[in-house]
Amino acid sequence: MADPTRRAMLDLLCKQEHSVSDFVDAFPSISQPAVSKHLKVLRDAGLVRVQTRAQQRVYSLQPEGLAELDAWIAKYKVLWSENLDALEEYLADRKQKKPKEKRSKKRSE
Amino acid sequence: MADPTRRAMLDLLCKQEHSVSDFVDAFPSISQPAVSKHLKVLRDAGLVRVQTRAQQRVYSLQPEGLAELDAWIAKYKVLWSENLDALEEYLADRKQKKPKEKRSKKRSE
DNA sequence: CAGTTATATAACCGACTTGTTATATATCTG
DNA sequence: CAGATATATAACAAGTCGGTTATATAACTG
Repeated sequence: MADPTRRAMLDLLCKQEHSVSDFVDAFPSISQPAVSKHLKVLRDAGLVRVQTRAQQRVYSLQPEGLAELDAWIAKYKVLWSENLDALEEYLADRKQKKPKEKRSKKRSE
Repeated sequence: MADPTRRAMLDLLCKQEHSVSDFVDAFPSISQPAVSKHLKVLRDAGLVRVQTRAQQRVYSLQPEGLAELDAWIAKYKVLWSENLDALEEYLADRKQKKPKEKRSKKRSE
């Protein structure tokens, strides 16, 4: 899910649903099968769903999967923020500049 | 930088500096060269620095690189949060349940 | 200096990822 | 049903990643 193409696809789907050919047009740098593969990944991840409309497959977002993703990202970013906070504090401290200063922009001040 | 071993290494460095052998001991599941490789990645990323102490190489955190990482993560998480917010709103809207409700925990409410 | 200790690097490997081209499948249409 | 259109899948190639073993390098020590 760190793939930029896939992120862009979800981006597009935020606004409205899209058929595969929409995506093929939107990403001229990659082939149709590549697009289909990305969509398959998103499908398998439960992030999108498909409706059959004539020969077209129309993709739209799938709320449940997105909630999960949301949670995952939240967890992830908390993990990182914790580390980085602790870390910068430690460093600020260590540098003996202003002990106990709680990382206030680390700029000018 | 999503690698769990590397995250754990930074974790350890949050508390105090460590020599390579410290890490080798801390990660018994991987070999010494593997540890050195991870450290090289962190070095190249500017996240840690090394001091030579006798035969040992002592690693500690590098504030500048971490600030960058911090910024990167911040950007990343904003990007995602935006997307997911817009997305869930759109979906909530689309489902015709309660138009314009601004995702209040999507629970009980 | 010879040997030991601590770490880094080289060469290689298997797994996974993202792309490709070629082909199969599904749906509509005359 | 035959053909066209839209999409999916198969088979393959190249790149990256994280690991390995073997070896080189650096610094201390007798």
